[in-house]
Amino acid sequence: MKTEELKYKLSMELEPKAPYNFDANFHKPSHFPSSDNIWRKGKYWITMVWKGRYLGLKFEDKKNKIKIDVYSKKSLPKEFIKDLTPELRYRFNFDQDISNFYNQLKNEKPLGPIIRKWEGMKPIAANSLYETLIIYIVLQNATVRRSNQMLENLFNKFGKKVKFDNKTLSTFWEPEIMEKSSEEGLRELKVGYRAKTLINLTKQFVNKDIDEFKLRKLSREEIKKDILKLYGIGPASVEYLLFEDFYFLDALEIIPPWEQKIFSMLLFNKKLVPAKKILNFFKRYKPYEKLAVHYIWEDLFWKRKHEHIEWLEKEIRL
DNA sequence: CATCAGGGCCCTG
DNA sequence: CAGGGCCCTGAT
Repeated sequence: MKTEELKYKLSMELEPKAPYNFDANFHKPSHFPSSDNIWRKGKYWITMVWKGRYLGLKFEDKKNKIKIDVYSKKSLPKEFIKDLTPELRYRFNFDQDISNFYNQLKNEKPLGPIIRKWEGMKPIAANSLYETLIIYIVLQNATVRRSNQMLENLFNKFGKKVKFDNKTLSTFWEPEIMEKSSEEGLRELKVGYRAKTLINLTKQFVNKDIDEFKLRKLSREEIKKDILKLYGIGPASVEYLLFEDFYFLDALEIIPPWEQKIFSMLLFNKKLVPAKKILNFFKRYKPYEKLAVHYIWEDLFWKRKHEHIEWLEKEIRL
């Protein structure tokens, strides 16, 4: 595949609402790595497909501000940037105020120290709704290695490779591109029965059955209802989506089996406790149940970077 | 070699 | 509302 050089660069500085934890927001160690982004301490590169253009973004931590370089193939019109800026603020959650969470729970027993350690950590969407749903579909009923392989196969078939700031990264694609593909064509990419799901879901986006920007203005229950209409998206995916893409911090309703095992060990030091018991544990953090889960979860995976946690390694099936 | 489950969801009865 | 089937892969 031909690599596209993104030669034009435009820089800006934006100020996220403090406290904003750059590294804990741009990098989520529990997520599996993918070739559309790279994180290094204080720096982050990711590709973005926005209004028909393939962009490279570089973010740099400048204390209270974040420097953003937008790379593109051709120079970008003013209007384009004017439009892109609020989208970046949304995707990287620059404006959500979570100070009440900190104030309410900074001295709570198991959670306090973790909150103080990761102050300013928030959910981050990073991708468009369509892209996020693609990721969720490859996650379903698969181990991490296979999810990763499926996503890379999709990148290679439908996305591009772009080079900017000496990094070559994959991009996602617009739904119109995948729509032209057939179910059989997708099966060659080893996505298995998800081929049908990907096609159906993509068609729903091409037909504009769903509008991510309208959804952002709706209530949790309204979003849930609309998203569940999408083919291949069920309760487990919605549960993740409400937090990761729409930033609802409360209403924890589902603990997937994999998380159940890990929280059983982490919170109760037992092999497997009922999901109900774990859900009950998190009720004490109302109305920040999901954010509390996020802090405990990511803290564990940050630890894993430099510490071998035997029981955890067994649960992370590659 | 066979069998099974893995960060679910759809469809059927 | 419960349960079978689904692609593919690696573990057992």
